[in-house]
Amino acid sequence: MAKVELSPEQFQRIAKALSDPNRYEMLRLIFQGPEDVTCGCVSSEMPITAATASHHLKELEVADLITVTRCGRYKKLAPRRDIWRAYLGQLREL
Amino acid sequence: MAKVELSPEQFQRIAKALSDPNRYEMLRLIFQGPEDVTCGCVSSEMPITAATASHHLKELEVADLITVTRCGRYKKLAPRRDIWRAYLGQLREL
DNA sequence: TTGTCTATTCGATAGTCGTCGAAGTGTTGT
DNA sequence: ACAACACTTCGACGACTATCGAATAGACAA
Repeated sequence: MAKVELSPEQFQRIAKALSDPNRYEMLRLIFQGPEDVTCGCVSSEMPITAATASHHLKELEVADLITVTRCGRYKKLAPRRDIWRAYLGQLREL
Repeated sequence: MAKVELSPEQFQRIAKALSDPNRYEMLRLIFQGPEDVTCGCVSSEMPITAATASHHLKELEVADLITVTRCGRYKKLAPRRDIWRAYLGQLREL
């Protein structure tokens, strides 16, 4: 596993992504849930519409905190644990 | 050293406080700088006015990330390392 | 008291963000 | 082809936020 270095921009995007409670909860579901979590699966656990959920998942994706892969009509969401580790590592330095 | 437990509200406030680049940089200065950092000392290192700096320092204070104590006409800023550790610990669980 | 210095508060403004309903895209099954 | 399903995009709206200049508050020194 190669070591991941976060650019200042990416670090900033991650911090921003975590600043919304709904987004953080979604991330938690993806990190702690089973392997094949889908958009609808996450969205159904939250008090928001599918449109809003889609918007938040996009933010998590551009922050590189999750990966999204098509799978038939579903989309599977997977955590990027390497990025998460890198983020924690950088936070620990302050 | 007693273990610190963060309420969901406080956890959320911290995440929000970290989501602004200027605020994060200020926090870095306070955590890494010398003992007796003042408001003006922090503010002078940033491309913002004193009014804006004051606003951000307030946010860091209500998030419990720093403590502010009067000291003559200055105010001294000190890092809350216990809170910071608790925040990191909570993040590590996801 | 009168300045001077540090920091905060006020009022305003421009920009960002979370949220939704409705319409659109892409996929699967009939 | 058609309908059902999963998800995204669009346009809009209200709320929040970062920022500033100006005015204020508080402490010290002369």
